[in-house]
Amino acid sequence: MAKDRRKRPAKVAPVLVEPDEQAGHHRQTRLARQTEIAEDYVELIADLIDSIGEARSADISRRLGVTHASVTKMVARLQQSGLVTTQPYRAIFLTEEGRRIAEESRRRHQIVVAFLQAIGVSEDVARADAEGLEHHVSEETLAAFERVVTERGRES
Amino acid sequence: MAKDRRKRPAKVAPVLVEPDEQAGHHRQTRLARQTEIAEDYVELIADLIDSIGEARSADISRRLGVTHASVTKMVARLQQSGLVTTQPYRAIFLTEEGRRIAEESRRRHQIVVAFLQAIGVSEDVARADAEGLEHHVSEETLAAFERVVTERGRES
DNA sequence: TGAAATATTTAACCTGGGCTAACTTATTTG
DNA sequence: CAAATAAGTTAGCCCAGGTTAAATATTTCA
Repeated sequence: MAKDRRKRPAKVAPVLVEPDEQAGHHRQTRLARQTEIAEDYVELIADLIDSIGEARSADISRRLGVTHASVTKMVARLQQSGLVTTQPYRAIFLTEEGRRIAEESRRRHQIVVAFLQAIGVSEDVARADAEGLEHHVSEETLAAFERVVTERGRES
Repeated sequence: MAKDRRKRPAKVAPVLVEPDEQAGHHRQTRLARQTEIAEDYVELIADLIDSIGEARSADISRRLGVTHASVTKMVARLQQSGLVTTQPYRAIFLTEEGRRIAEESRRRHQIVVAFLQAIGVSEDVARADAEGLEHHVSEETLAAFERVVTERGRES
């Protein structure tokens, strides 16, 4: 396949924004990536506590699809950050702060799932996508999602 | 096989799905997280080539807000994976595969931005959020986004 | 009660994606 | 055309989040 020696226009227009703006967006995205894993754990811990009464690392590892060892390590980090408390071989509890973050995540998660379903995405895919999307949605966008949900809810 | 010992109802409905299903979703999300950085680079490289004629690492580092050194390392990895080609101290080119991935990312990106704006999100926030969202949107969801864009476009 | 089954932790390792500091190559310009 | 400046690379470091394998603790129940 010979290379074109000349640039041809893209099929789809490339949208180059200002460098600083773009850098800002990426920094923001990188930041989100840093916290999203912790949020996933915390959210799940809250769900486990609220539905089966306690969060054991075996359940976490089963539900996240990672090994026990990974859970132990992550839980230690969460404890470092003051989001959970736990003692060796015992269940895991949320601190105030952890609970706060869990509720916040849950809220986002639910809005995203409801929203996706409102625009016609199937339940299973909605749940799968929400897992990835929820950490990257700003408050403004979340508000727009909510608007759509109530609109569509009303008209049906 | 020990049954779940359910204890008490939740304050806020925690939505616990089947463990396997949840694990699957998380695995999927982790997979997406693994590729998204590479996609960001590749997409930007394509944008630079298509708009200013070439992709130099200085531009990349400026626009992603990371250091030169990080760019060099990442570009080396991209070359390993067969997405770009480059020689020391020269510009960076996309391989066929790299170009394919870039176009694909661009497509998603644009749909997401258009979609967010269609539901009333401001331009700047739409662009910022798209950066994070685009990597976690399934084809099904993307199709739903497109539907919303055309609907809203028509009715205005 | 104590041995088997289950749950948890520890240790050693790997990879990705950042960083800084020091160095080399290319480009610009007085 | 040499020196200054800009661009790119290399080396060594860090941290997060995974992995396996082996050690240790807790529970269960015959």
